[in-house]
Amino acid sequence: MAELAETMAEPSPGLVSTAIQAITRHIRSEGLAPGDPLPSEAAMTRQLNVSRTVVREAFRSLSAMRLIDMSAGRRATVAKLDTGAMSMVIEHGITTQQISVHQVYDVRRTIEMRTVALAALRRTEAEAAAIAQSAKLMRENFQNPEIVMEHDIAFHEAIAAASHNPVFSLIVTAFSGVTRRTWEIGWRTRSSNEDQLKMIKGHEDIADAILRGDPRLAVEHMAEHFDKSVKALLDAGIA
Amino acid sequence: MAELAETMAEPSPGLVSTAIQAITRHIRSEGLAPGDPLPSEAAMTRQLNVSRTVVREAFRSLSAMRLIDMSAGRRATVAKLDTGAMSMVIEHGITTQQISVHQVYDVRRTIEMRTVALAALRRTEAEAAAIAQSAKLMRENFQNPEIVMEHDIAFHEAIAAASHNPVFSLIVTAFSGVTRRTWEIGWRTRSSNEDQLKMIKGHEDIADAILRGDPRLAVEHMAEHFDKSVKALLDAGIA
DNA sequence: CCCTCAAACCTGTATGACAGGCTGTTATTG
DNA sequence: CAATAACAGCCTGTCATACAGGTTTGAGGG
Repeated sequence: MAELAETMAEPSPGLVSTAIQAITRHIRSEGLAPGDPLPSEAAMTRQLNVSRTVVREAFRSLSAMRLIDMSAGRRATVAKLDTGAMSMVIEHGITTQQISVHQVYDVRRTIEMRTVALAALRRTEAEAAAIAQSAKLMRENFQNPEIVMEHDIAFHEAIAAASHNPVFSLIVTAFSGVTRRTWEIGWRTRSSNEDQLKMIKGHEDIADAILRGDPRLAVEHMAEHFDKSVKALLDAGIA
Repeated sequence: MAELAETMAEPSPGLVSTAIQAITRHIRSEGLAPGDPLPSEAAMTRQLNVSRTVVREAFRSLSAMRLIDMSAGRRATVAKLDTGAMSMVIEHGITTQQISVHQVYDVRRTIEMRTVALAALRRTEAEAAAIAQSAKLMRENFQNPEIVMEHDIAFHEAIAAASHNPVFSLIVTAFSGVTRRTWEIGWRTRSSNEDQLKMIKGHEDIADAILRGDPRLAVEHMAEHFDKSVKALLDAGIA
């Protein structure tokens, strides 16, 4: 068996890629669920007939993508869905200037127009309350930009969660890092307190529409919110 | 300096995470672009004052996320934007049943309603031709499901590319793996050749609307296409 | 039956070694 | 002098070994 895998290996990819595939295949073929343990490194080493170095690099790679969880002394376990890898990819695209903040905002707008509608239709009472709470905390701390930002991010992530589609949550959360980098600019561009409070009012309107279960109104407010945000960024010279 | 980094390290995260951060920080602080070389493992080893084992696992992790490219003999280089990591995350979510195919399709629909509109507005002549070509190849090979599928995937990716927003391309491409897994089911569900050809006609209509630069019509056809595809999957019992 | 604790297992990191790929430089040859 | 071939040096890929420290488990004692 070991030899079979060895002879079947493609020319270039290297042993580590093979090991990664073996592990993911194991997860699938065994039907593992989040929290379930994977084979130990030693077991994998024997099974694949490669050194522990190779196996470790494979495990570590999957851990970096947050497909598995590793911690000292314990065996690796299958991980819950996590946005870690996606965030890294987006961040990488931004820092290497392969994608622009503006492009990210266009995607966010597209997605959040949908999440907000779904949230209005599917939200539980608790979710509606959490969304409204984030908006409320934005207002209460409006003189402290950093805190407002964190509640803003929580607000959008809460809406995505209320859409009851984890894929939306995944993507929205992956963009939060970009928001953290650009938020201050957008905030300062709203020069007056009045503008800033108006922006917070926009969030409250969205929360309200979701609470009332009115998707059309929610989408309308969300669109307005994004249009203003993008305009603020453009005014500040962010491409 | 080395000691400074050592004393500043957080308690648990481990040296590898620190090394990963150091590398990404290096990319950012040096303003590296895709193709630019990174420091050698030996250099990183000295700079961070850790073993080569740790540095290698860090490099390998970034390589797994496709943030850098590695190959024997050469130093690692900054990678072009790639969908590898995202695909893995989505696949992982599906195989561990944390997300459903239906949920992925809802996200795809949301995104592609936008990409198709942008494509109609922004496509170059070459892009419009490529999109139409994929549709044409679907028809020409309609008796061979696998080939039709590949052209179907290429069709949707071409539209995303024509949106001129790489983030959309990234996401759409990340979903292609899911499509490969479910496509056959949707195809077989369209029991008659007539249904299958109708579905291909839908693609041609989309391509046509894009060629004519009519976003409204393009969106309309895309919506119809997705609604039918989702219905086919539902009929087949895919949650 | 419960508590304690040590042995067994597991991961995290370090070190040294060697094979093989890549590159630039040098020496050879026409 | 120019083209080319050989080489040396650097780099990554893989392996073997060792040890520190965390986790689990079960045996033994109370």
